[in-house]
Amino acid sequence: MTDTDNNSLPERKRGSGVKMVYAILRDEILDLVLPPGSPIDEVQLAERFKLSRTPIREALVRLAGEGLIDTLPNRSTMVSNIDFLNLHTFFEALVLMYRVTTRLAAQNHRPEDLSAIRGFHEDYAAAVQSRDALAMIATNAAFHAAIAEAGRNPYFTGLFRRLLDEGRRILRLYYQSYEEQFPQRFVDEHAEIIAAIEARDVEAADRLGKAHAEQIVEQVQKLFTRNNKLEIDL
Amino acid sequence: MTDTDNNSLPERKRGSGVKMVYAILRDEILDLVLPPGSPIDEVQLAERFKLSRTPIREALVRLAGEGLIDTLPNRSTMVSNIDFLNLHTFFEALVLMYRVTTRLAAQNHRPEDLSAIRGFHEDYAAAVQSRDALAMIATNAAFHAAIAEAGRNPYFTGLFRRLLDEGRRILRLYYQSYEEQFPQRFVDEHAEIIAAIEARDVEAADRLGKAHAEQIVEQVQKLFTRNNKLEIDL
DNA sequence: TGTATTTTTCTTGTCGACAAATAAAATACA
DNA sequence: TGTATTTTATTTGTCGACAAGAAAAATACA
Repeated sequence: MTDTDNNSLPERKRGSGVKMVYAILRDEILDLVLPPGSPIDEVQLAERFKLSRTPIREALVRLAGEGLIDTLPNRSTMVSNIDFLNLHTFFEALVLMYRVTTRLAAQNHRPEDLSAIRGFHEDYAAAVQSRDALAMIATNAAFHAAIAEAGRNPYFTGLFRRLLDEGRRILRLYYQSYEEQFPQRFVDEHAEIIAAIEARDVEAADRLGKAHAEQIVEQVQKLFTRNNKLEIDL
Repeated sequence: MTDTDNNSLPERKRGSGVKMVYAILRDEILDLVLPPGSPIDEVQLAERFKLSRTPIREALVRLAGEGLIDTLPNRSTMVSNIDFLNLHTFFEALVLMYRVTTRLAAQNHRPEDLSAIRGFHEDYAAAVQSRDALAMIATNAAFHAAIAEAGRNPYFTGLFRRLLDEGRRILRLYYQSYEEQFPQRFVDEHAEIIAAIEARDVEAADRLGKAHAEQIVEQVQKLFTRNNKLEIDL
């Protein structure tokens, strides 16, 4: 965990350091390369990225702002835990944002939005075909983020992106233990959603978005209860 | 603007500097002491707070994370502008969050929440009585934030707080040019909302929250169009 | 006089070092 | 041997300084 990618170019532009550290750390957290509770050591990161502690620190402040890491004053910093006890609040917010963003996309999308959405739709279908669970997680999130962007409400897309990030962590946690997969059904639902958006059928988009979200939540909850049962059985 | 409060104690605890700078700057931005577009100079702030640039910088990174300031790479930093062209997206999100948080409060509140809510309700009524517009803005936001907390969904409360902050800026902008006031009607509506929450009447809470939000949005919009007309007339 | 190029100025981004705060280790004492 | 106290070690928070980038000013040139 100490020396994974030291082969990065020693030539870096001024100001790119923070962004790079932020992006890499963010991905490692969301992909559970850094699992919840992992200690974050500034000095270690400074050595790894060959930077001083200052830009590392700035990246950490940003991550803390998004709730991805927790900082104990004067003491350690660690990757924030997933609050399993309050998962229902996460699902609650997720379902509503699925609904709202799909509805707004039907209302406000422009032609160019649809091609972006269709692109991610195809990526997702390909991931399902090849049974690549991690690709499914990523492309599904990208698909819905694109729909949210087409809805053109930055307040909603902001919250939704955060929820999708957190979902990426939760799903990854699950899929690393069990080789489950999203069913073909989700691909079909995505196609229906696209059709509703294109037809500017606001009510249908709302309904489909809600149903789709509830499907996903239900599946995740099913997987989790099974997961917990197995853990208890050990 | 250079030497407003230099009379702060020279004794500061380690780590309190960032929080202090963050809190003060945040308030100054939301109260329009620092209007949109104001340049933010790190060196100047460092002198003002008698700190080095490092903690100032950390506070600024946080503020940027919340969208309160905009940073041009390698160049200036300034208080973020209010996007008047897309105010409707703001109102859209605000109304939905009013609804959702009020609904959830009716569902999930605990006895101790109600006393907090009632406290802010009385503060608001007092502000209306004394025709103190700025106090109305602040206490109204606090009232609804308390309701959101009672709803116990951190994702919603997070977004809602940001919206209330932005609303504080918008209203302040308005109320500094015209001595308008929130009508007594809002006090009554607040009382109705409290009653619905206490009775755990979820549907009524939802309906009242929505209606209340729309009232506020309508009033603000009315004020703005009048404002704009006057400006055009000049 | 107007435009292109160089120089200067000013602000930011990064660095290495030091001091405070806390935890861990070591010592004293019963 | 077990607890309280001191000492050491480790990590964070802050500092002052320096260099890179970009705008503004100054200069050269037509």
